[in-house]
Amino acid sequence: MVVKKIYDRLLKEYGYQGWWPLIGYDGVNVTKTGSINGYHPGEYDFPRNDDEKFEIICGALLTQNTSWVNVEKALINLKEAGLLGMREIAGGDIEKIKECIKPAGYYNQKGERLKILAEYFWGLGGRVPSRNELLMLKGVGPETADSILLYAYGVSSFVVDSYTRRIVEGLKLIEKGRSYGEIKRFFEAGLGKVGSGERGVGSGEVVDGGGGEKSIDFKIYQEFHALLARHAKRFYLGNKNGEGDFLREIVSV
DNA sequence: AACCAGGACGTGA
DNA sequence: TCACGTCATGGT
Repeated sequence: MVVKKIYDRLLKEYGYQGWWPLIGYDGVNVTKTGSINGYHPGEYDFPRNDDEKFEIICGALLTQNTSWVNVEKALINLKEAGLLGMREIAGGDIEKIKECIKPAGYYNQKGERLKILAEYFWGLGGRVPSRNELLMLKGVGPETADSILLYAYGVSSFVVDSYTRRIVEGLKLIEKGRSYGEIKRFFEAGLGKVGSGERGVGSGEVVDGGGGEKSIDFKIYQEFHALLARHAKRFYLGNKNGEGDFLREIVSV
């Protein structure tokens, strides 16, 4: 119940966030970025092609412990070098790739891992991967796997990131130090059983949720995660540790 | 000028 | 399992 109330409150406060951010491209130049020109709020039919799908996958890897503005620079470099695609990364020069993604940091390991992803997803041929399959890839941990499932494939698998953790710990909804999976299940159970959705399916790890409740689709999951990120940037970024967070009033009932 | 950013991996208890 | 060091650039 608390979970749903938090979602409703955040949506009312911030509106649709339009994640996952995608770069705009007119065929020659990058025309827009998520951080500058906004995302695609209220639209959930993304990604619309393989290039957009792979861009999300790359972003999910590149943003590991890295701010999104730096990731955008890397993505733009790749795009303008004609390298932002499965075939291009898989067959591209590793040194050139590393040079492009330098702004996103950890460019040596991220470069190698981008190649692994490109080869893997190219070999998939459009099939939807399972969560465990993704976790076997070097460089793909729980958050990256869930981000790929949720935003690249429209699979209802809740994404937990450092923002999410800070909020639930700050609100004392979950004691500090709990595992990724526990926080993930907290939200998924709170939202109810995963069911309908035009794309993808449930993560396979979600159980019941109360029975007979209306099914939740991937759009809520996408929106919720984006809202939590937006909210955390406002109240939990840096050293400010949730001071003034209006969610406290909702929780303490 | 430290500190942090939309983590994950390898290692050693 | 779990804590800890490592990977790296850019913004505040």
